Amino acid sequence: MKPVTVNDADIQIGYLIFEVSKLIRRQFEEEAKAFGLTLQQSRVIGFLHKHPSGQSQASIACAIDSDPMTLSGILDRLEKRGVVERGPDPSDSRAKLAKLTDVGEELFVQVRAVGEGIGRRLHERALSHLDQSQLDTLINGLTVIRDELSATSPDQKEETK
Amino acid sequence: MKPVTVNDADIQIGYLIFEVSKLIRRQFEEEAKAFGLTLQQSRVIGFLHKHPSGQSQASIACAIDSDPMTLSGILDRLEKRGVVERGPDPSDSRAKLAKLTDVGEELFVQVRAVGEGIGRRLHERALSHLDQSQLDTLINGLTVIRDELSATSPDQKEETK
DNA sequence: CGTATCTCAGTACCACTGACATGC
DNA sequence: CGCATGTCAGTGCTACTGAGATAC
Repeated sequence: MKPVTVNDADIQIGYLIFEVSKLIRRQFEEEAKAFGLTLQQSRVIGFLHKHPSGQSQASIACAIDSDPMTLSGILDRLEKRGVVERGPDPSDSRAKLAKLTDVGEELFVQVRAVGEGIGRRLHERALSHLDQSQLDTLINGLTVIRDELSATSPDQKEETK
Repeated sequence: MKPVTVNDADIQIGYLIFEVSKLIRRQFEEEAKAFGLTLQQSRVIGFLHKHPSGQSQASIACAIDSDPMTLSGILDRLEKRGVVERGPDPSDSRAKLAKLTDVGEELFVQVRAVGEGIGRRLHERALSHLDQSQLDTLINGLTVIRDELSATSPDQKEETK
């Protein structure tokens, strides 16, 4: 037995996270099927709700860890449904400011309920077996991994919270 | 401060896992770009390596948490590259047994190295700050979530736990 | 000048659905 | 018979790339 070698757990944790992520996405979109929203679209809606004055597409892409072209497609679909609208940025004529319409704000309320429902179920049926310090460890571990992997990618810094 | 209700952490943990998953996949495919393998393809290769006698597509799909049609496409690409080959199942003439070719076994060794490299970096630069019990908590928490979400396949609506 | 923002066009991968022929 | 296996055909979303127009 070596002291601090890489073991199976270190490798498998990647697959584990990948799997859980798929399950979460599937669960969310299953429950949000009535609205026809994907998880990424919902994240955009949630982000725009927190910024009613509008946000540039570049900053949205950064917020949901996407790229400008992918986000443009996401906004196309949301705009076609009347959920968001794109307007000019008065302070930068290259950029466009996207923001939620009234329909979008309504949709946000429903989508948030879906997210809360999953969060509640996760809490009651999976996370309730952990005490607070363990839950902190779980979240902290994931956060450390995220920050570590984010630092190696050609992305920007984050501004969570 | 409410007693034990759902807090932000319960909801945010889903997004957090989703984000970390994307980073892991991106990191992996970035490093595996020389082989042109996606993470899902690599998982198939890894699974087939552990079962040299061959596996039916249904069981592979189950192992990587995919569906038969998606997996068929993945195998198509791998077979076209000569990484896997599909043969008849002697015990079930409906099924096909997929297994790695010699080329596939060679590729597996290289792919495993990539996975180990990421695992090692994750360990050294992110997980080394956790002690063994904290690491166990992290993996255990994710496993519980996975098992809980996996169990909700047949029916989607259930109130009582 | 170099850089940033957004879009067009194209490619690839994966997910999901319904239907189907075949075999258990 | 009901059920499982794999595939065809089709749709949709995300990701990534390269190129380009415009503005900072």
